[in-house]
Amino acid sequence: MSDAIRVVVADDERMVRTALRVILDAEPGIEVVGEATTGAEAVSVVRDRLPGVVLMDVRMPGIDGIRATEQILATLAAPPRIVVVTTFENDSHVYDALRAGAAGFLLKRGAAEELIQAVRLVARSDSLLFPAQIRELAARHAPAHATAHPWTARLTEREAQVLRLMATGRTNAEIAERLGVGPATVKTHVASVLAKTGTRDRTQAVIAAYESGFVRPR
Amino acid sequence: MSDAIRVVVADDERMVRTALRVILDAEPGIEVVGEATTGAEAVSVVRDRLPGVVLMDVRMPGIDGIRATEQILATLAAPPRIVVVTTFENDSHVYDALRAGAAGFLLKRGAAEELIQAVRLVARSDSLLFPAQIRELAARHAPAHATAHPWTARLTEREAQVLRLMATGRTNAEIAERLGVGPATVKTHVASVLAKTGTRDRTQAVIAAYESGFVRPR
DNA sequence: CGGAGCCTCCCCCGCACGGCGGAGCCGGAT
DNA sequence: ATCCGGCTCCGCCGTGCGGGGGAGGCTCCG
Repeated sequence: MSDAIRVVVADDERMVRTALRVILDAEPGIEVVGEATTGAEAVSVVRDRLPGVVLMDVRMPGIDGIRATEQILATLAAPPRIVVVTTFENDSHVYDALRAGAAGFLLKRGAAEELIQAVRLVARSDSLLFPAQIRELAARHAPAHATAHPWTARLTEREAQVLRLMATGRTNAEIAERLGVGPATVKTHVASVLAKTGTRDRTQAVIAAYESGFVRPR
Repeated sequence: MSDAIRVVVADDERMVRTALRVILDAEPGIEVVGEATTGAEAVSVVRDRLPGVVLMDVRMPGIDGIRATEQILATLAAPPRIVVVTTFENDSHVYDALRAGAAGFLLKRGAAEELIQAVRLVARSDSLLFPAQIRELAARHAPAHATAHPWTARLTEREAQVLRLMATGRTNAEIAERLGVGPATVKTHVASVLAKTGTRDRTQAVIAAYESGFVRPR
């Protein structure tokens, strides 16, 4: 497959880099095309390989991940989506990175599955990345305007309705009937939901809905 | 649709009968073909209408649900599946009914969705009915040999494996690869899972897995 | 006024999925 | 010795689904 998602991994720790590479390379449709160990190296590698996604450690010697993010976004015509990777739950640097234009962030201890979903998500859509991990972080860090759920900010109201109905096991036709619209419309919304959640079919979308807390078992 | 599931409702309370009828009649593929208000009437109505499923109240004037169940199962060549309906959580009569050959039981306060699933389940397979409600009951009534999950007793080991993999969003082909068997085999197992869980597609099966606690959000 | 975002709906296409029926193999129970 | 349940596969077939486009109408906002 030539249209695989091209990923560059930037982290000063070798173990982390290889871990990320192994996980992502094992995944069809994702290809790690470069590694970097410093912020400066990250910038040049990205310029060189022109990836779709960059996994960027916040803490690196020399130029750190935040400044590297800034430079990449500022100097490339079609910049990749940058996902910040961090070890700590509430690393204030993460917010700096997000402010600098990062598409989202991940905890290093997160499940491989989430990493993959995250990469797929940022690669496909231009919505912010909000994997399940963000909840624990958001809960203790920004209890102020904590919105209901990770995606709801990015899923439109209609899309959220559709996802909720998908999570009750309904077919597109049934959802259409329920919402009083045509089946084609539902298909469109479903496609948007899949893109924004980084999933490939309705089953995965429903799983993501459960895993993220968007819907809960009764 | 001529092959709808034919249901007979037996309960002495009119409200209950109509509630069940309304819920079930609204559901495509399910048809309420008779009602009874006593155990004796239940037996004759069932003999007359030959339903696939009987919803039987345990407490009815005259012959109660348990004896009606016994008689139906004893005297019909191809007896319907009998689901006992009760108001109380730990009604010891329920166990009598199960011993008499009932296919499962439901709490009257249960969700409409569960009723429907229950009817579909018993109609399609010959496995015992174990909707989500049973857990609360099983928990406090028979803490002894309380098995892990409602269905696991009825799903074979292989089927449970397949369901777990379905709940990770995998396709049949991926499950096959993972298990080291052919795709056709996985299809067979999936079909069994759908039948036993009373679901019509993999998405619904995964939802049921979450709702029953068979799998849990992390 | 003119975009941008959202909702609505259309086409075509390929495929995974699920229903149906059949089959062989094996081990344990009767 | 027979039967049954579980696991393994095979076809065929219809269709729901998802990907790829495009298109018109709406509101909101600069």
